[in-house]
Amino acid sequence: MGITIRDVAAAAGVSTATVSRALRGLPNVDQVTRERVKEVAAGLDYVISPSASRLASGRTGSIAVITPYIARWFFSEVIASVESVMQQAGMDLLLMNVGDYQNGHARIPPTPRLRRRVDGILIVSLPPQDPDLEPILSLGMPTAMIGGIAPNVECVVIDDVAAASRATEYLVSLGHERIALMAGGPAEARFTAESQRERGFHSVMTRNSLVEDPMLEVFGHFTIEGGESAMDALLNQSNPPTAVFAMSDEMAFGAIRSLRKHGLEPGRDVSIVGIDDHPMSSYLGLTTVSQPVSELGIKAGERLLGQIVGIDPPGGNDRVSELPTELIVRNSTGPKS
Amino acid sequence: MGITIRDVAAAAGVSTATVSRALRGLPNVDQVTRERVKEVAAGLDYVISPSASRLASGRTGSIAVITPYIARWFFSEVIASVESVMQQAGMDLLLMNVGDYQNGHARIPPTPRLRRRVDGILIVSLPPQDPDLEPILSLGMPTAMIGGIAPNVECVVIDDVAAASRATEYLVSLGHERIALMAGGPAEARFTAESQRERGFHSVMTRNSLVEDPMLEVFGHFTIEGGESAMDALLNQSNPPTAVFAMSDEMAFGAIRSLRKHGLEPGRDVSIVGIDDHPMSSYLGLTTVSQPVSELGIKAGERLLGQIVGIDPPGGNDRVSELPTELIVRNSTGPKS
DNA sequence: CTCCTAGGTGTATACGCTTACACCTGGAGA
DNA sequence: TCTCCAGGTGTAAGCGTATACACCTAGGAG
Repeated sequence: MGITIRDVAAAAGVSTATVSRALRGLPNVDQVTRERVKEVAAGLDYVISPSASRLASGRTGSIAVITPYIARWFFSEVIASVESVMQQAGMDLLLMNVGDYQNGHARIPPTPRLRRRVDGILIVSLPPQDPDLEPILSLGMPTAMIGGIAPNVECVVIDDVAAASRATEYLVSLGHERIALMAGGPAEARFTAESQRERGFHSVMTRNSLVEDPMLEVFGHFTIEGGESAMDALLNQSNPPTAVFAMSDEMAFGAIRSLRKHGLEPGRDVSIVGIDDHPMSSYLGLTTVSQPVSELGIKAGERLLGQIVGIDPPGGNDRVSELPTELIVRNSTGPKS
Repeated sequence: MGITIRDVAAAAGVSTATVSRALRGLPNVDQVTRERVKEVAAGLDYVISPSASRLASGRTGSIAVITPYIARWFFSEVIASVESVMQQAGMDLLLMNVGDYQNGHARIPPTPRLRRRVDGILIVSLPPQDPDLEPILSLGMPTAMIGGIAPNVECVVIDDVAAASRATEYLVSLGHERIALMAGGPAEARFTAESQRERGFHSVMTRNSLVEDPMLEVFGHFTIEGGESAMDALLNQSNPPTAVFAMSDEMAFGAIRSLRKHGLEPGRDVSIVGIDDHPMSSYLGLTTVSQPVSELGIKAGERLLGQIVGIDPPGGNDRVSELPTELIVRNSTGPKS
């Protein structure tokens, strides 16, 4: 069952080679021939066998997207934008989730799952220094990375240091001095973005001669609940902060909830700023630093395609492209009371 | 480049057939031989060529997931759970987004993109009666569906009628009589879930002899913004509703925002109930009917695998399995004032 | 002692396409 | 007129695996 290129060739009265060329739009095919082949193929309801094509050509026509999460906002948004790029390019998109990276065991897909299976790899937000990642990077196949920087890899990032600096600066400009830092987790096993954001925060605090009370560094695990209990902990301290820089909006949401629970008003009693510009942020009036999530995915996807096709991506030979972020002031922040 | 099964065979001193059998765990291979082959293969860093394997065997080892959205909560959650099932089964997951289904043109992947490319298809939330879907369904390959019911297809759904009924009944039990229905869009081009939810709403209203004022049916397009302006419209009417049943939580979020904007308090001045139990719902105190999203994905994935492997899925020969929903009362609802 | 069986293995072809290479044609240039 | 070239086309050799089939061996049944 299944009609093959030979059937089409026979029906069109040409050789299989011509059918192959005609159908794939290669040059050196007479226009008339090409049309006829296409018609015959359509009439026969012929569809090419990807496996055979891949085997013969060595190209798989698909890429893998490796992520630590699928359903979380940032990741699903990135995946969606990459998918749209790949769909336009006629590439298949294989989803590979490494599992919960932070808590417990991540399962970086072993290289066997990648080799010979995809033409390119897009890595989203995994720590470049992860030892399990090394074999993948040294696979020598087209690779792109979002939210991390590794040598010899096309990287698309935001300036996390700048984003965090901007957020922190804004709090400082409002007169805050006791500023808490809400990170995801402890310094070990942090994603690149996390460390960078900490650096940004740190540099601004230092520059303004503000003390970073170790008591004011808490972990919210990038979730709402985590942010809430982290804020609870801050508020229960004898000398709570007047402002909080949260490394993500979702943690900031939790912080806001905690504030309300304690009868405090964000922006008046305690200022909160996040990073992301999550769809719910405008809803909740959260001041935040927006990042262009879709653009990250699109750009990385295009860069990856460029490598696969063999065209060095336009726009210079810089291996890392930085996309702009923007401070969005809403009402979760206000002058120190 | 690339070492093949022949190299392994030579190195292990056996035939390629034995290598193939040994590596895939087929029976009729001596345990000793098998071990040796495995060792040699590992030593040679051999990895099987999926294309060749697929071409020879006719199995692709991958499935397609067809969705109207990727980044929206429900869909990303479903995709994540399906992915976990497929990863465990060693199947590849191809993402196929049909594009924005509601506004403008959807691009149901043409069957050529599916035929010969995947072993199974998982359709999420597309209207089964869509004409573009028919060719896919009649492809005769293993197919499963989430949130829709089509003949001869493994369907995993929630009882949308019951969910909507439950929500509406609750509002009625609180004494509400002027209850608005916030749907996604007009009756044509509705997803299955939408129509079913409308039916549930309708039946309860009728059963309780309540009038359905056509003015009280609004469209929120399943987004926050849509829900907000729909609620705005309701509040601007001369005789606004005292309660709203929104077909999704996100629209309910928008409705809540609209209420607050108008100085009204959800649950006191106007009651709102949604469907989903979105992560933000508990945050916002939204009364809602929860649906087991991950379970939908897992079950559908397993059913699909069952078909592919050729085992009729356990649990009876019923083609549609219904997963339970549950009313979760929070404080966006209250007695009619 | 023979026959049969079943487990274990090898041989060789099919899977459906891509592509290097050979070939053919007609027209331009010499 | 002959040569040369380039656009078209066909031939056939892979691509790397799975698997039907043949084959062999040893052990149990008869």
